[in-house]
Amino acid sequence: MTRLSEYLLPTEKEAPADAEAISHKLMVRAGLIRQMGAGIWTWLPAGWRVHQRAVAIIREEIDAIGGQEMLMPVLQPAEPWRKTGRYAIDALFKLTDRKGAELVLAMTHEEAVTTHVAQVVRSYRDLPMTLYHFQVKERDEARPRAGVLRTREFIMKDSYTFDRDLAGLERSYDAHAGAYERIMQRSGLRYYRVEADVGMMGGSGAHEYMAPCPAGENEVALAGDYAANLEVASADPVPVTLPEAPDAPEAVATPGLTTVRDVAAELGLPEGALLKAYPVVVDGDGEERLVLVLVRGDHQVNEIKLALALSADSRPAQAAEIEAKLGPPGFIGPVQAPGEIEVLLDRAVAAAAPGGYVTGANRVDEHLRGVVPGRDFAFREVDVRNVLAGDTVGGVTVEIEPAIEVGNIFKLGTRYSEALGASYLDEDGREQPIWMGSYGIGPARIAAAAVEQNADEHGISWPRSLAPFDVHLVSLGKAGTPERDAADAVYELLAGSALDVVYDDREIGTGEKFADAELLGCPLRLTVGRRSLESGEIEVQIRRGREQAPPLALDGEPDALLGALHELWRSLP
RNA sequence: CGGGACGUGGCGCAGCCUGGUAGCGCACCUCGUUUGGGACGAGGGGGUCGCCAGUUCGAAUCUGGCCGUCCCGACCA
Repeated sequence: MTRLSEYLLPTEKEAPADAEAISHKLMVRAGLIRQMGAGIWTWLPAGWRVHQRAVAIIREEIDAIGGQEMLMPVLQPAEPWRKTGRYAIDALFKLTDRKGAELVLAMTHEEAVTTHVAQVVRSYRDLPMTLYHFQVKERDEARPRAGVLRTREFIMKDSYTFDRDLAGLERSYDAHAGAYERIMQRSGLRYYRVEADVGMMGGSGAHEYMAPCPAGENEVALAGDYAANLEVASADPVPVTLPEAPDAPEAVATPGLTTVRDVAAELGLPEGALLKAYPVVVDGDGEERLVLVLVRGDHQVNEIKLALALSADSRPAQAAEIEAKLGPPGFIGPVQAPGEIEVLLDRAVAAAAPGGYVTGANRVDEHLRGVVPGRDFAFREVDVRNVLAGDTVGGVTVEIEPAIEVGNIFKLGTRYSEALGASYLDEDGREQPIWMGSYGIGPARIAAAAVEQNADEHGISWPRSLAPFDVHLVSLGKAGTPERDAADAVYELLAGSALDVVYDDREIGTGEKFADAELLGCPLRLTVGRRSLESGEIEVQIRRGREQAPPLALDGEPDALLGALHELWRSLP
């Protein structure tokens, strides 16, 4: 029973002044969410209905693959977080109780679930197992943003699988991948499943479910069937034509020219015919060493791919370090005394057609031309560059699109089980670590992504699976008029049906009612007013596209009306 | 954490430069008229101007400190 005259739906004509993202503006304007602090949000009744619809879809699909729903606490002792090494994470909220005991607010639940499994699982006969819950996550984000898109507190469905070996993990992972495909489809989102960074902590594979939209914080590289987070994407570069290489590198004077652009312009070459030298300092087992990373002049180093290639974190070298080990900044290059500094050469260069590149000469105001990798310097081939729009994968041109990460699936391996002692005895009585996977998805991000992808100048246009209500019934008559009585009757009929209906019975102007209905964005709007009595029809608007649907008979058989309405509803996206 | 901006009724803003006891639009309350796309008239209620200190006879306004919020970037296990 939902009458707007009695329902908390505080709509606003104007968006918050500081809102940028579409979903931020519209979800506040439509009365779905309200802010309490930076990255801290309340879900108002209609917004919570959307959230709960997303939750219901997720629950059904995780149950369908054998997930067992439970609930683990947000407030947790610090010890297991110390054991897994995650106590050091900056984004982890830490606190002490009155006795001085150290506690944390969980940002995810690997520690909790693994602790329990370690206590409870003894035998290979107890595996495999899938546990999950919907629970609040707390993260001290450096920068919350865009309404409900990136918050410090949010509800996540996180599930965890426990298997006896890698093969079992692969099966559990694939089962989740299937469930996630169905969740995304049922949510009515446009999405990509992309290859993702597994991070420095290992793990043998990860995918993210990305909903493309302008407010997205991630970038996705797309080419036919290929889809990857830009953090890990690989592609074939647009080729460059190189000048023929002389027998040995030749020095060219380049006074004051320290950028790729300047040197390329001076020499009349494309930027891709130069090699960009990016010196970094790697901390290898406490000892720092300088490494020279080379990418094509028109390419950029990707920090995450570089970290993977180095198996270590690195930082850009400072000018003094460059000067001491290599040469004057702005003129550095790979041609040097052999073995001095390790050179990493990006695959886009290593795989290119023959020819000579231009590089810094390690001398002030000088470059070398005709430099041939392999002949003139030794290198290790790596893939560290950012993919660019226009690159190709399997001959298909790459496009890059911003997207919201709404879910991820991750092969954890044995990192947590080993840290927390989650093991089992196999048939031979040998103790084995449990192989784990973890799988997260955010109902709030599903909701926000749906708004981002389905909005127009009038407001939200929900996919029917997520809409706060299926039908928005507008009464245009004042209390006591025959048209109001007719609207009341339609409401009573719908309220007893399988469709969720919200009834605008407020004593306000027509325009305001229509505007609110289109702002809130339920898939179908029914209007009952004086015209309805004259024509015997209920006006029907489909929110998506704001099209008029064939009207429904006002005085027909109730079952026929409900049937027709339900059929129309089911035909919607 | 670096850069930038902002903080004045529920929302959006003006006032601040040049100090004198707070204003506009929307929203809200009452009455009346309206009623198929954000109506009209009349009357009315609501703000210690983010907080603390300082300067001054007097501070929304000037000074200092703090807090909060947003945007860009860094970060995001």
